[in-house]
Amino acid sequence: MTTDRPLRADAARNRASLLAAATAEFAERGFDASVADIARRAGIGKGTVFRHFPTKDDLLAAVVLDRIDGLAALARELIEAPSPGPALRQLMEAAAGQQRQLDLSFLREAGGVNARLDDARTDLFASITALVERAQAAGAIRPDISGLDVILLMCAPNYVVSYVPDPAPDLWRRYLAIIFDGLSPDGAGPLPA
Amino acid sequence: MTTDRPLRADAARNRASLLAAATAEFAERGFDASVADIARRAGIGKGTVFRHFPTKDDLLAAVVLDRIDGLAALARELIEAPSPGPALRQLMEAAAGQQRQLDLSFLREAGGVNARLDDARTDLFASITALVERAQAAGAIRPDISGLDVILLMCAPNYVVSYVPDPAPDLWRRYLAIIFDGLSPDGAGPLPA
DNA sequence: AGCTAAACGGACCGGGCGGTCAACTTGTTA
DNA sequence: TAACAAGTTGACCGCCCGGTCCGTTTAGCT
Repeated sequence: MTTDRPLRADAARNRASLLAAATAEFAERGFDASVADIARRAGIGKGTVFRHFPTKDDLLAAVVLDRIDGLAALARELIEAPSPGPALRQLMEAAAGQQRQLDLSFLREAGGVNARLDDARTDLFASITALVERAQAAGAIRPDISGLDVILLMCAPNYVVSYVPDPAPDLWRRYLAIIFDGLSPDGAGPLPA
Repeated sequence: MTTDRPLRADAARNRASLLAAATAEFAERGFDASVADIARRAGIGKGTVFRHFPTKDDLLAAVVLDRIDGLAALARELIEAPSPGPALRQLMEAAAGQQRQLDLSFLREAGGVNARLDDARTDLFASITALVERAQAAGAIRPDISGLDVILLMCAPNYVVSYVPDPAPDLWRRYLAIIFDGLSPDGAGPLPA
């Protein structure tokens, strides 16, 4: 299908700065950031953006993709960690700390726009599930928690913080700490649903 | 300023169905729901919408207002409740259960668009703070929690659930339970920030 | 019933968006 | 260095949105 001819030098450069600009802009303004603004920030023309990514959605997918890849890589490492409880927490901190506003959007079905994205998500999901199971075996977290629970909850601090007027840059740690405590095995009663 | 002449009968009817339609539409599609769609759903013309609310923001404010008023009323009641811990939880459940997607947006400065909204928010905040303090005095939740923490966290379940493909209608209870457990006094170590 | 002002509604406007295109520039290769 | 393909660009298109306006309808009063 795609003949993988190597990218021309300037094209590669533009692609990189485009990705950086998109990451920043999406982080600051959310998905509503306009393509024109992103292009301006990257110092390239709007047309060039669409040459690299046929659609704004594809651009977002690319941005989100390497976040997920990074997280998945970390998760894979952490599976081997000696103490699974702290390892799980470390992963959640990495997730909450690095992303800002991108949030949970990557959970949406990519609709085949980007098959790589679907793979990465599946991969991340598998690693997190393994991590969770190890943490449960070690008695670090309650047994009725799933990998999905963790994925969902690790994004909550960012969401919550995004609504406080002048958030301290690491305020998210506060809410992550509370949520992580909620995962501990001495909680009251079984979880609904 | 505003001479409070009583509303004409049809105008009152329209205003009511407009509010209902706006509530539903905002809940389903978020703030991006178009005014035209809301008008159509209410069975009125678009111009009529702007007659009742000069701006889309004002319409949202009105919708949000009675959510907050309702919550504030409940909070005020619950302050007198015999067991403050469950009372606080009940409030958080009411907040998480009734709203869908409106989320935390009401925390944004209304910018004077609607002074009533600011008042209601302040009122809710005060009642929740009182509730929290009583719960702390009873040893039901950890002492380093603020009213703001509770407001933020009680909206998280809804956010989180909105990203799962086919959520059970009360899946939010699951995440609220986890979060509420995180508020309990036997958490590990002091909270950051 | 008849009158008036309140209320209605939809064509219309300006602006911003995602996406396209054809003329132009530039890296690459022989 | 010549020539071509790959890459760039910004003007442009169509669409949709929030908001306006004015001709029309209608509730309420006498």
